[in-house]
Amino acid sequence: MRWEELDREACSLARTLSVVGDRWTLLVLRECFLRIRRFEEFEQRLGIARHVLADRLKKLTDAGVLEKIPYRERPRREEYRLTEKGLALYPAMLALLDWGDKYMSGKEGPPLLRRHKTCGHVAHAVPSCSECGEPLDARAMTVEAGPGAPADFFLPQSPSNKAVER
Amino acid sequence: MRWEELDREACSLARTLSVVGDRWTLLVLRECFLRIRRFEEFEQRLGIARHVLADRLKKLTDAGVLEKIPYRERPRREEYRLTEKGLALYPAMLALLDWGDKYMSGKEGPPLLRRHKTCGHVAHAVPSCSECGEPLDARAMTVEAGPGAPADFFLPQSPSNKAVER
DNA sequence: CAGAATGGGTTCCGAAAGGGAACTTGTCAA
DNA sequence: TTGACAAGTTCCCTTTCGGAACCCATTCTG
Repeated sequence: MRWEELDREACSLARTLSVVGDRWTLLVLRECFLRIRRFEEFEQRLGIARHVLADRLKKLTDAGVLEKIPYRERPRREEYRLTEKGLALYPAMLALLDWGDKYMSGKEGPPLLRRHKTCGHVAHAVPSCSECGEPLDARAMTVEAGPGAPADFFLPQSPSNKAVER
Repeated sequence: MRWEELDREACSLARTLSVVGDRWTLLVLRECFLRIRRFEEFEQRLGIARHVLADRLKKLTDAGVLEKIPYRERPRREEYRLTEKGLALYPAMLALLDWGDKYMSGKEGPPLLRRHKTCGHVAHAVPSCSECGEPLDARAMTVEAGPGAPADFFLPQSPSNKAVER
């Protein structure tokens, strides 16, 4: 499989990775969630090569995750902001952060804590069912063909079908 | 920033990406969640170059996300299985999948649906607060220095601090 | 018993992507 | 007129990747 073919795979994970599956892209998006918006700021904070940054910003913009908003004319300057599609990556960010907090922090503990304003507690995210509200775990999920499944699609025949993908 | 330095950043997202931030790694893990365990199966299903696959499996094993379990002696054969640390990536997988379902499916809809056995509904994951149970969104979160924060650590001074990282 | 098959790699090559630094372009301020 | 600013673009060299071939211990097939 070549990388440009990823978005044509019948798999939502592969399609997502075709947009954000790059080494730098999620770090750029981290900065976006921190309200970093301008080329030079991204570069200084990340230490990314400028042409790589330009490439990632363009790809994210083309994908509709960021949009370029002019903040000054003459000379025209534009900044990058998360679109609704980009903001919708927040749950994925949170899940990756929580995993890092739990498994990649040394004995000192996580570098940053997130506090839920609504209840006032330091919190992490629990994925819960959009329908019944109960916490979800891998074993409680089954997969089935969706409306966009290819015609020749077969589900893997695992005894307890906990599949995550396609 | 060079890639090998990522895991030393004071940022749980960067640390997570040092393990799973690679193009192929999350696709390998997708297969793991589908109970794919053997070298040849990974290769055939993913179309990944063999030495890249060998490298990723080794890195994931070194990171404690997968473990090698012998399934036959003489000749010794081993397969790769998710550890508890690996299974804990399920919420992140779900979040990425749900995003792909919503934003990367064509008009036909998502290729696969996930059904929650417990309640019987086709569902997606909602990140909810581990403390109060309410759904979390970016605007309801603030960040603060954690126990593992570096001594020179300053929080960005954003008016409404919705930060996601560090 | 010879030869092919199996499973899990390693090696080699040319192509693509990345790191780092210098250069470009349009505008304004000193 | 020179310099600074902001956002790129270009160039060169190193690293990584895709693809194919090769390796090796064991076991199956004829």
